[in-house]
Amino acid sequence: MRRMTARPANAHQARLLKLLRDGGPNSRAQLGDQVDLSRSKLAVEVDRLLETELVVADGLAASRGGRRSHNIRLNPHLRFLGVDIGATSIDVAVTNAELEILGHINQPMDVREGPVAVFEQVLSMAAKLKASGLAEGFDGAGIGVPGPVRFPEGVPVAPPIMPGWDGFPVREALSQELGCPVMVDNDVNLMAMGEQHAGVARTVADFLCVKIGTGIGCGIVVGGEVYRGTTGSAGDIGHIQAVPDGHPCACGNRGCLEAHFSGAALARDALEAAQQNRSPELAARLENHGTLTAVDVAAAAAAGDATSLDLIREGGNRTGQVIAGLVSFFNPGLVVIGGGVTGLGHTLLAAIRTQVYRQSLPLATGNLPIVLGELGPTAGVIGAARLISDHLFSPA
Amino acid sequence: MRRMTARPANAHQARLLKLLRDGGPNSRAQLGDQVDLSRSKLAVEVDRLLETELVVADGLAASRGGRRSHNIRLNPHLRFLGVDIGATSIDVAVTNAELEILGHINQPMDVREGPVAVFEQVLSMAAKLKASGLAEGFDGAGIGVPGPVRFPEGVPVAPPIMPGWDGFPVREALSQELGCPVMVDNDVNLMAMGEQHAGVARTVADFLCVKIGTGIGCGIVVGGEVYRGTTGSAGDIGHIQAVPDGHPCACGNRGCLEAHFSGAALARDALEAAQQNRSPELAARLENHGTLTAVDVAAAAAAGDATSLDLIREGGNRTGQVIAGLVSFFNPGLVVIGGGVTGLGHTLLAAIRTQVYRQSLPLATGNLPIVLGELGPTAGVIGAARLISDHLFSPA
DNA sequence: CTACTTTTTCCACTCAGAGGACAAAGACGG
DNA sequence: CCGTCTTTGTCCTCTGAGTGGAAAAAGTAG
Repeated sequence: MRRMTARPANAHQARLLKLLRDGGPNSRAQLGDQVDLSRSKLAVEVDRLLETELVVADGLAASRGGRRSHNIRLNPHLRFLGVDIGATSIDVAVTNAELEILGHINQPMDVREGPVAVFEQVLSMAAKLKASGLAEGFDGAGIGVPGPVRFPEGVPVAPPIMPGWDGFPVREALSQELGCPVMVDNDVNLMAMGEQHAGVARTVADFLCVKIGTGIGCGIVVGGEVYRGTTGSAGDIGHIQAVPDGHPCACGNRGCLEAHFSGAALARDALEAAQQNRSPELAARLENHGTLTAVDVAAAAAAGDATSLDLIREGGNRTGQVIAGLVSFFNPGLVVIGGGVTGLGHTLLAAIRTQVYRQSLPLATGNLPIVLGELGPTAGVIGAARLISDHLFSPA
Repeated sequence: MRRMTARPANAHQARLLKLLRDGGPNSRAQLGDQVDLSRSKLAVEVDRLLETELVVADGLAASRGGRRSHNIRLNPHLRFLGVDIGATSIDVAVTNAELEILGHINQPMDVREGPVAVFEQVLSMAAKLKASGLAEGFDGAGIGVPGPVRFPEGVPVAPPIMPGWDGFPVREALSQELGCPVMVDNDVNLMAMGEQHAGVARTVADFLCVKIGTGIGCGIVVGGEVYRGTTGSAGDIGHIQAVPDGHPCACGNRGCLEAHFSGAALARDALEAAQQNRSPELAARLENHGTLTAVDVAAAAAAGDATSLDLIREGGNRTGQVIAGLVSFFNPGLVVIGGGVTGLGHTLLAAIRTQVYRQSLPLATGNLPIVLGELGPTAGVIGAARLISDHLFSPA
């Protein structure tokens, strides 16, 4: 099928496309209620969108008491590809133009194998989704990578955990391979956009989205827009000092948050506890699997293992301390906790909450929800689809 | 004289007013070069502005080789009042529409004497400026207060160091008294706006402005706009934990940055050092003045007093640690250090720089200047004038 | 004084958008 | 089944913002 290459010609059309994306099919009349344009103007713009085939007419709308209206919806053949490259796994999903996930696959892979190997994998996963009949091609793709990105160019810059990716033209290369527009961003920013689009942050303009996975990062949303900082490294909170003279960190300093609590740190501490026989539960799991990960700690904690619970609580406290500082500074309307270790669930959340509510001033915390993300592993790919759709649904 | 009550009628006029404010008198042709409007449209809008008397014709412009053009400038009779209410003193200044300070007076006063007493003082200072012939009246006033403000309403909310101000309708009250529009903001935000308008931050879109005075606060500028947070308390970094289990703080926690370094903390530590005879220099000053303030520490340090230098270095380290965290999180393009204790100058700056450059990641610090504010005590009042002018020079 | 520039004004023309009138299509009561 | 009412969609005219060219005004350079 011929891909849609059209873009909205003006801000009105862009507005309409975003309304249809976020609100699903709508009649002209319903659209008119939302955009403050005269009926004539609206009709003109809708007609032009119909001509570009970005939107299509779609049957009759429910009656509101008078003449029934015809629904307008985004072209149901539009397909976006959402790719979330994590430190240790890759998520790829296909969505329609309303950003609903039509198919989603996950594959373990170490990002340190380098961009070439990773892209091979991504392309084969995309091909698999295509083969299953979900898409005939892609109209756009969003990519998340676990490190800072120079956003306008879509190029990773000095990513600590992605050797070999520095300066690699991710956007350019994937755009070539996929034959469609591509946007690249930090995976944490995409998670924030996902939760904003379809998750807990739908109604909040200013919020933080803390992702605790192999590393720790934080998406910052200001006035509904992701804030990326001067060089694209905003939200890189993993290397804030959490413990004076604490554990050494890969970055060269000591006591970084990431060195004390993250998927990697948790695995390390669990291994130590198992070997020192402080936790029979963990020791048993080590015996079985030959290795320990954050998942084991979560399972052990769920089974009531005191050492594991302590590890989680301790980490939650550290993280909570750092978040408390950020809350004082940024005064967000919401804090979302997400990422791989959310399996640790409410033990973690409780520890974080305790620290934040204790350390930040009442004015900042008075009405501040701190919640777990509600999309889990789909937040990233939804955010990725959102990223490219925001781009494509803006005037050229 | 009749005050100007006109406001720009549309975005074009607002744009022109701001260009004239920031760039001084300009010919129509020069304005045309900057605004991307057709000559005819520009002429129409300028004529309308002339009708409202917001701008006036002002002689001939310098020749650019052809017909000489007439200059347009903001009405030279326009006057803004900038008020900066600090914890222990009040600054009041009069500016013209280009935000140049025409007169500036400072008066010690404790903000804890409450809004009524403080406003009496402010009004008498404003009257004095008027009496000296600098203004016949004010077209607008900006007010900075040392605590969080619900910005749209111009009302302090739960200000820790301003008992009695909570909920006091500052904007409303002063607007009544002065008979002109008033805007209220946190003093730190105004300092940031001042440095942005006329100081070191003129060309930077995203920066932090750390003010170390009686307390510690931080102005946050995102995309050229001050970010105030969900409840107006953004930038309240004085109560971030800097020292685990450190000094008790008035807020009820321990180890807050403000409890370890600020005008008040410095005075406390200096007094202790003097009494314990660790510093002859400080002891002598205590003898002379009967009390010690941050100014004494600065003087002693300048005279080579080792204890004072240590106090400054120690405080700078603490502050630098906190700033390092904020830099990692926010990735600003510039950090400005200002406030009362900038007398401590380069000793302080060096300590802060050391910590930030050591603790934050190279990507965030690589191109990050950390500098002292360049406006000193005028930053606040200039920012106040800027605040109200931004308001008045926007479409009604 | 002449040739050339630049600035400013004037004017005709275009185009986006508003809003009213009217036609189309269904709901609903009799 | 029919007339009335409501909602939706289309058409058409009118307005006002804005553009761009031409010419006048007012200089500079030689």
